[in-house]
Amino acid sequence: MATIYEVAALAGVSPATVSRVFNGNTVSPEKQRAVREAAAKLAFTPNKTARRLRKQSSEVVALLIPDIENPFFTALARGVEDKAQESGFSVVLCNTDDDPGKELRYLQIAASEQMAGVILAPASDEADLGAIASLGSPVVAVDRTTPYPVDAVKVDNRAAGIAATTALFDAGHRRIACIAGPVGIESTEDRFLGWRQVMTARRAAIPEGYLQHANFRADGGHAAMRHLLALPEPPEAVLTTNNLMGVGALQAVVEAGVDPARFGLAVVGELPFMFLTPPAVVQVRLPARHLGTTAATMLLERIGGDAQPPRTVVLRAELA
Amino acid sequence: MATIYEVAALAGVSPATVSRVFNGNTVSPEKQRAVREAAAKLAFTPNKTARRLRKQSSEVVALLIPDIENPFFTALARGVEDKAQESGFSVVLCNTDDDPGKELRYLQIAASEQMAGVILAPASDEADLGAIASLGSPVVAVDRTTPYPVDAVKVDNRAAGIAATTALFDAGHRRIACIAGPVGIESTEDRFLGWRQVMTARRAAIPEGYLQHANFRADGGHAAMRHLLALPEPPEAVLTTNNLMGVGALQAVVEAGVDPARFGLAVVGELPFMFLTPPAVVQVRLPARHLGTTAATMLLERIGGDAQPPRTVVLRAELA
DNA sequence: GAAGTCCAAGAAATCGATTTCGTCAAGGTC
DNA sequence: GACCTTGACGAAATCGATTTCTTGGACTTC
Repeated sequence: MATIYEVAALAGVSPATVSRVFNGNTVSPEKQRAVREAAAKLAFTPNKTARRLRKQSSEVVALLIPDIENPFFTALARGVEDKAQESGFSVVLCNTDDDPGKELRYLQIAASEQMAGVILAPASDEADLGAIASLGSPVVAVDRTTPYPVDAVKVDNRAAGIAATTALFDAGHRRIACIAGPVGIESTEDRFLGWRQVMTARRAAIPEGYLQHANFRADGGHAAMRHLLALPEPPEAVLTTNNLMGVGALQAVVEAGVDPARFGLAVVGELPFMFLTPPAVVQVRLPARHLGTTAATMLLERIGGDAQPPRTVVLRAELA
Repeated sequence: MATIYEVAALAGVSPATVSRVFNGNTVSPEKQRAVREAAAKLAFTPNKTARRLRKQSSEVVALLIPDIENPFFTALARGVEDKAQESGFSVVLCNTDDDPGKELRYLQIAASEQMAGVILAPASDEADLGAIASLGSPVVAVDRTTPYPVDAVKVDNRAAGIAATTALFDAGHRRIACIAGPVGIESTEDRFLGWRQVMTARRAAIPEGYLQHANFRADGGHAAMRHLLALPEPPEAVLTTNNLMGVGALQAVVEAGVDPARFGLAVVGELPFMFLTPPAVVQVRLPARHLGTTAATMLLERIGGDAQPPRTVVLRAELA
């Protein structure tokens, strides 16, 4: 790979002039032409590492998501990527496995790699943004917020929980349980608070054990559903606060010999490939890509110098 | 963020000594202790960009995949990531959208960012590895091969196509069509060659139009299936050469009012969430994660100095 | 003619970590 | 005692691109 010194020698100018041709304007047309020709002949590509070190910045942003195999997050990543690319930025996708230790490591890497900013679906309320914040790099929290004063984009999760639970009520169900994600995750809590709000408003009983916490994955939803079905007074319907747990719950229902068409299931998020889903399943569609593009837009504004106070944008989910 | 100069000043040594403490061995125990204490007090993290520029290498590898929303590739990515992390490497995941232009751009970025190597699911036979090859950085092709002399890991795709088609035959189907991916993709071609091989060996007719090419996605499979169903002599079964096209094909079958339980479908790859799948669907399970871990292992060996001639490892798919 | 201003462009410094080179001291061998 | 080897460690160079500083020439104004 050719260096700027080789281009300069071939063009008969100094390296500073080569740099000026590509980054600034005070070069005569004659020397500009010589430089561009030399660069083309040598297929010159600036060494991005050297640029990054000198400029203390780069055209790379990090996206930290908790589970690369969850279609919600891959759709969100697509949204981020599409928007970032429009502005000449690359996205480094980091999979935290919902593990705060992994998350911290990626945040440190983002800082020591001079990344232009970070979009973060936090693994917990304890995301440590110290390293990245001390550099003044912008951060946007997506889907879940963080105590740090940073921009955020999220879904109105309580409204999603309300809409899903209301739909189960409207379908005639009264004994409605809830399978939520791990304790301490904001989007989880808001969704089951929506469930509880509807149950309370409708004066429906919430028997002991009707709120189960699981691990966000199909196997967690499966285990929780089995637990619910083993209760003295099993539910006739269930809300799961994410899509993969909904799959696991439905699986447990089928395995227990319960007719899926008569069991009520509401899922926050989309079950993949809807036509294969029993007709009675309520799905609350999350705007995953829109979350991604919105987060990227906000981050790009910060990178571009936007200095207004941190804000939170709330997007609506909708019944599918 | 503290620099090595600040650590050196606090420890009362030169920056070269600080570097030696963390990278070499010729430092007295007394000075080692002073350096480590100073580094801890200042929360020193080496500036990775500076390291990378000086060393002309990094602990980052790139993984280029053609579709981040295809579960096959996200599982492959998980395999790569798990293996790379074991050895202290980070993975940069790049989504090429099966677009050779995007692929080329990412390859150039990998070169100008001094990445340690690239694992590449090529977007076409024309992947241009010139930039990365001129740096001597190792490349491993995964799932599909490339004309460049590099290591490769793939599935025995012809055997997968043979197994899938044979299973349809054994289920009693004789009019078996094939929906393949875009022309020119090696894995696609091997799979439909497997289909054709079985059809020929079993002396089954292949009417005009029984081989459809589609775009790898559910919508492509959907359109191709509709085309097949509109033939004068529609097939009673179909092989799709990837999972998403299988979903689209099944959707078209349902929409056409054909009973999915009586229509034969074989899919190379796993349909998501099997229990929702009509029981007659044949699935040939691809070892996606194993592809990933194998590719990463080979790349790490190359990074570590392995200089033997390029090799290709072929993994087997299996009937689910 | 002298002084001031502006522009183009080369030389040198900068970014932060690593490596190379040179020096000194200690120990061993002849 | 002289010479050689080894280890520790500081000073300087290196990586490649960008930015800052300085200089010279051209032009304008007084």
